[in-house]
Amino acid sequence: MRLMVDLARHWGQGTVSLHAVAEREDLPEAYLEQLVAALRKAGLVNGKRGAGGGYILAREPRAITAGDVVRALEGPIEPQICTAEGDPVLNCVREQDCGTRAVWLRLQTSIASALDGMNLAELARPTRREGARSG
Amino acid sequence: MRLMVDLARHWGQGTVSLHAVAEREDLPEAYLEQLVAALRKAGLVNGKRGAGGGYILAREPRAITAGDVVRALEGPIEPQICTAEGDPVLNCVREQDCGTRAVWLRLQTSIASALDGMNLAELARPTRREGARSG
DNA sequence: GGATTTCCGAGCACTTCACTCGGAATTCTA
DNA sequence: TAGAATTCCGAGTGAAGTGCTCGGAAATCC
Repeated sequence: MRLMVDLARHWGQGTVSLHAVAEREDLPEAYLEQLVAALRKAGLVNGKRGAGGGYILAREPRAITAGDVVRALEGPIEPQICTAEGDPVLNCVREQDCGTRAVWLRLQTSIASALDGMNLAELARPTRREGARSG
Repeated sequence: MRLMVDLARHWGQGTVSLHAVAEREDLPEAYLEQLVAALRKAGLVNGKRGAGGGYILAREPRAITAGDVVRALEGPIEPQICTAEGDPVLNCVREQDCGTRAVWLRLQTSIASALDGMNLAELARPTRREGARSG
């Protein structure tokens, strides 16, 4: 997440090397390398090799949501196996008598809409410590 | 969760043994034993020993939320360390420049209100497969 | 006294998470 | 064309969490 926000902050300035991000965000470069691979496979960033190379967001910041990032790194949002995102087929056998499932379904919706409602452009703006708006 | 909903369904019928719950919900009894210990320590259920004993909800079903259960079993709701629930002191050092924190704060609020908005009385009602209401 | 049931602590296989390491391929620059 | 910078790739590791088992002690009822 910090990586993506950092890239968003440098949107329009060409590619950014992981080395630079690692320094600014105080994160291990080798680890970022691994994370960015997943982001690249998900089509959220493009990499350019060689000296002066680096990474750049594949779309403009406001067209990438926190949900995109989370899904790229951690897979579909499903608090329980019986609520596979967008795949009602995998759903649990006990449906009929299991009030519990309603919990995970509502939770899933809630998480997804919270994450999908924040884009990188918003997050990249220099924070004036307000943090969360209610929701 | 299934355990608590099961107890809610038997509210008003005295104590319920884990053996019975395990059979109905098809869950290992020895495992439930361990979970219920945490629920008891959190004051959500009371246990009664001996033959004919069992567990009973400590409060009426509608006064126990899914959030209560989750917190009892998994601790405070905090998607990241920098957003310790109800303890702003533990918050991350980078606050000022880290747009990322807003993500976890909003997510936390969203999760908490989704879970706190469902009580056991609602969940215990026999489901007519509607599952989640939007939210 | 014996059956039932809660209570308690320890342990275990599996997975995930954050992270490291070594090295190959590509690209720019001197 | 050499060498530095950088992405790309696969494998491995330590700590923690999750779902679960096991053995046994204490309480309570008949």
